[in-house]
Amino acid sequence: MPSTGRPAPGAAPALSPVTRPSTVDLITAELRNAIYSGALRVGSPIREVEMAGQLGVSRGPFREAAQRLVSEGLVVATPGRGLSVRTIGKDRIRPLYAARTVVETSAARIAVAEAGDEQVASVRAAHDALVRADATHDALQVGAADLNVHWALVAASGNPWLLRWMTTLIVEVRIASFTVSEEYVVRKDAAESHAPLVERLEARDADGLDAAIRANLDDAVTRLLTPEAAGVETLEEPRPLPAPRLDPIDL
Amino acid sequence: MPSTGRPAPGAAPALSPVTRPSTVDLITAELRNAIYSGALRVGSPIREVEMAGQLGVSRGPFREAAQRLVSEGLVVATPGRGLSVRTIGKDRIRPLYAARTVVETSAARIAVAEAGDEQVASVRAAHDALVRADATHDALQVGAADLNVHWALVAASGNPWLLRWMTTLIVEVRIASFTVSEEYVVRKDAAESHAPLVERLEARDADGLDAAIRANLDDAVTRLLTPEAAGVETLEEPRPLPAPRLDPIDL
DNA sequence: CGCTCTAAGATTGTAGACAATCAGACGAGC
DNA sequence: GCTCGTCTGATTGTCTACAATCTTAGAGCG
Repeated sequence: MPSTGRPAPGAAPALSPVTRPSTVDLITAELRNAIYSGALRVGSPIREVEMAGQLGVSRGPFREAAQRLVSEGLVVATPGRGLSVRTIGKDRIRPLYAARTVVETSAARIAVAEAGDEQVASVRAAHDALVRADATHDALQVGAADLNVHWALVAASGNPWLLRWMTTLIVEVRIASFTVSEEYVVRKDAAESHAPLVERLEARDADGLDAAIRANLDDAVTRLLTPEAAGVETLEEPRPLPAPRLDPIDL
Repeated sequence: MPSTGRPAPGAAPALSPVTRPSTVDLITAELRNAIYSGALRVGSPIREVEMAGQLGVSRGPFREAAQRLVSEGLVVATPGRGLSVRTIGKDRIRPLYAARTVVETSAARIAVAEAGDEQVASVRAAHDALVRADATHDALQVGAADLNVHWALVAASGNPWLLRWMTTLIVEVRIASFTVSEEYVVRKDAAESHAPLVERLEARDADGLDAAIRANLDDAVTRLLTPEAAGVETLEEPRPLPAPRLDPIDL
C-alpha cells in the first residue's frame, strides 16, 4: 500500500510554504491505516472516547478525522449510535470492482499515452517489490505489494482525480475482502500474474494492458465471490486480529 | 443539480431503520450547496466562527461538516489558517474533465447494458427539464439542468461508486468554472446539444453515446479554456454574487 | 516614504463539561 | 419462560472556554 503519508513527488525548485500535517491529518491517516491493516475490524464500532484516548488526542479532532473517512466511505456515521468501520458485502463486490476497473483501465490508457519514463519505472519498482513479497509467502505482504502495483499504475496516469479515487478504492478493496471472508487470500503466483501489467505499460501497449488489468480484476472477483471456483493456487492467512489498542500519535 | 438531499430510490419492501439526518449531514449539504451555487465564493476563506453563527450551529459540528468537504476536495484545510473554498484553475481543467469523461462514458456503457426503463426514463425527464430551462435563457438554470442530465446518466448505471464520484465532480466542475471565469457560460442550444445523449441511451447505442458524451465534454473544455474559440452561441451571466450570509439551518 | 517591529484583535485548535440518547441488565407481571 | 418497563451506565453530540497562532494596524526609525 502506498503509505498514506506519501510525500509529494519531486522537489519544488522554489521554496514552498511549510505546512505540517494537522492533528486531524495524522488521526485520519492512523485510522485509515488501521482499517486497511485490519487493526480496526470491518463493521466494528469506533468508540471515540476510548479510541481518542488510545491515540492520545481529544475527541474534537478525532471526530473531525472520522468525518473525513465518512466522506471517503471507509467509516459509517449513524446519528445517535456513533461511528463504525464500513462493511462491503458480497452484493457490492461487482459494483466495487466495476468501478475499480473503470479507474484502472482508464488510468492505464492515460499512462500509456502520457507517462514519463520515471513514472513507468515506479510501476516496475512496485512490481519488483511484489516479487520480493512473493518470496515471503505472507499473504498480507503479497496483497499489499499487489495493490501497490495497481496504485503505482494509476499514479502513472498523473491524473489527481483518478489517483484520489484509487487511494480510497484500495482500502475499500481491503474492507471488502475482510468482510466476505474469514481469510485473506492472494494468488500464490501474484508476481507472475502481474508481470503483463508492467510489460505492457513499458511496451506502451494500451489494449494489451487494458486486457491484462481486466483479467487480473476478474480473477480477483472470482476469488472473492466463489473461492472454490478460482482455479489457482492461493496463499491464505487468517484475517488479521484487531489490535487490542491503537498507539498514541506522535504529535 | 441533484439536490444533495436526494432520497434513496425505491421503497424497501421491509421496514427500514429510521435515520434522521444529523446536524453534520445538514451543515455539509448546506455548505456544498453554497459552494455549488456561488454563495460561497471559490478561494474564499470559510470563517468558522462567523459561519457557524450564521447557520445557527456551534463550531464543533461545523468543523466536522467542513472536514467531510475537505475529503471531497471541495474545501481546503490549511493548519493554522483555517478553511477555504477550493479553486480549480486552468491547469486542472483538462485532468478534471478527463476524470469526468472516464466516469461518464463508463457509466454510460454500463447504463446501456444494464439500466431499466425507469432509469432511462429519468434521464429523459432530466433532459425535459433542460428543455424547459433553456426557455428561461438563464445561464445558471440551464447549467444546473445540463449537469443534472449528466448526473442522471451516471445514476442510470446503478453503480454507487461512479455516482458518488459524479456527485462531487459536478460541484468541482462548478468550482472550476467559477475559478477560471468572471462569467458563467453555457451553450445557448444546451437542450439540443444534449439530445443525442438521451436518444442514444434510449437506443442502447453504447458507442454512439460514448462519442456524444466525449463531444459534449470536449466542447465544455474548449469553452472553459479558450472561450473565444468555442464557436457556438452562448448564454453568459455574471458569476453569482456571494451571499452576504448563510441562513440558519432548520434542525 | 518605506520598512520593521510590536501589540492588539481575530481566528483556529483543542479540551472539558453537560445534556441527550442509547444499550444493557434486572425485576415484575402474565 | 417470555415480555415489558425501569434504571443505570456508557456514549454521543454539542457547547463553551482557553491557549496558541495568525493577521493587521500603528508607531518608530532610518
